[in-house]
Amino acid sequence: MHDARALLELGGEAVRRLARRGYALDLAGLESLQSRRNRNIGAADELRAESRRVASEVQQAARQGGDISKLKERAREIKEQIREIDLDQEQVQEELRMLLLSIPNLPDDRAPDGDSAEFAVEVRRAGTVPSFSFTPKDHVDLGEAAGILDFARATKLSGPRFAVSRGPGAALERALTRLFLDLHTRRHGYVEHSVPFLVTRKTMTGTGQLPKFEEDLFRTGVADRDLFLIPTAEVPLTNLYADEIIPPAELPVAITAQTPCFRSEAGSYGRDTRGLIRQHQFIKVEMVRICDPEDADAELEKMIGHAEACLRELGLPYRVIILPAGDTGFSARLTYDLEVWFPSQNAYREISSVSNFGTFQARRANIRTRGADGKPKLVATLNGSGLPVGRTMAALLEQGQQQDGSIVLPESLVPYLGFGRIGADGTPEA
RNA sequence: GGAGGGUUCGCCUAGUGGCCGAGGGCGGCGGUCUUGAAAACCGCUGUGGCGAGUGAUCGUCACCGUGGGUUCGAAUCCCACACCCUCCGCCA
Repeated sequence: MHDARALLELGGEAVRRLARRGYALDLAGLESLQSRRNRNIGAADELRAESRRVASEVQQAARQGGDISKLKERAREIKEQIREIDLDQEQVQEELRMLLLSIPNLPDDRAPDGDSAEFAVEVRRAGTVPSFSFTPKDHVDLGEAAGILDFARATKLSGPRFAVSRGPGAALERALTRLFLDLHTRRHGYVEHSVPFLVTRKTMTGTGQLPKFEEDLFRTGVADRDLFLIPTAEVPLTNLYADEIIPPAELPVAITAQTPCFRSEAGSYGRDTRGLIRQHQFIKVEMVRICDPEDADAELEKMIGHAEACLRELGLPYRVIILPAGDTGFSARLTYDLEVWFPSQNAYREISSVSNFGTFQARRANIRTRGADGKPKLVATLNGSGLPVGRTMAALLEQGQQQDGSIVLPESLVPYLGFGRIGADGTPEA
């Protein structure tokens, strides 16, 4: 969410910057709401002060046995006036809030113009793209042939866009989860959390999923409760600090969690329908950092490094890009994507998104710290995938495939798996 | 799901219509005393919004779980809701 005043101060500049992401800001509408709100505050404050004065005059007059009917009359008038202002204020606040909640974050100047992948700016490439002496299969064919992935039965259970993994496949998911968590907690200094997968509407609003993107979420409405399945651990992790003031000494906060993620993927049917790439449910390790806004850029760089470390550890070739302004998520100022190489597609595909949200989420969720003057001020929030398990597994299977259908896995996973290779028939092999 | 009890300024607690933004204890901070520490004693000590000032700070408004109501006036009375606790039922 934006601060109305800050947005108005930017004026035409805000309009221009939001236009970069295809949002048309109604500056005049915002301005009139804001000034109506400020007028109301001033008027109501004065009336309340007078109301208190009158009340104490009544008391005094009553004690001295004077006539209090005139004072009571005046008090009643004041009350009526306050009621009117409050009523109007309620309306203004709600309109203003809904407007502000629906305005996306201002894009960072470093995000290029444009609204699709072709406008992305490549920052760097790392790792060696493998060459195969045969035509590489995709992870679905590999996994199904080896019996470690079962999409047909998953569909039987839950419909399309779900997966079952089996034997070494399931073990691989578990191993990846542990490897990522170990990297982040032992090497990168994050504190692991275990968090709820169902959260309230307020929590979803704090990180920006609501009110605009309700159709992207799965929702439960049982037993008089209205809860949403989290689409990412970003939601519970960031909102841990909602309505709190974090002591400056505790910054930066660096937290991580492994959770299932649930996404309706409404409107995306027909895209990436095959395999583990786009699922209604997948496991992901998420990193969240909360810091002083001054440090956000440096913190973002750190977190990109932490996501890259996951890929490096697995020997997966990847590239880093900056998303164009029009492609950046609603709440983010600046997003770097990590894209991993998929041999079957002969292309880099998104595997991690690392974003700086500035104070946008902090204002929604009311997360603050204290400035040098001791006064409360908003923090900056950042988050990044590190990494989604399904997509990583897909990349690993394709990357490690041999001509005979067996799959060689990276050394770093052997301690977790107890094997380093999956035979063509799905048998784990040392 | 049923029956009770509770929610006050970091913690514990007092407070049933105005003298209560709110008393006491603990904790914290400062001081006296002491070679030092402890004890004792004295003083200070809730939070947030907005506004002013380079600043220590000052002004102002709000806040006794939340939202409504009654009243000239509500921590206090009424209604609804949320959360916590205890017991019963059910349950991984």
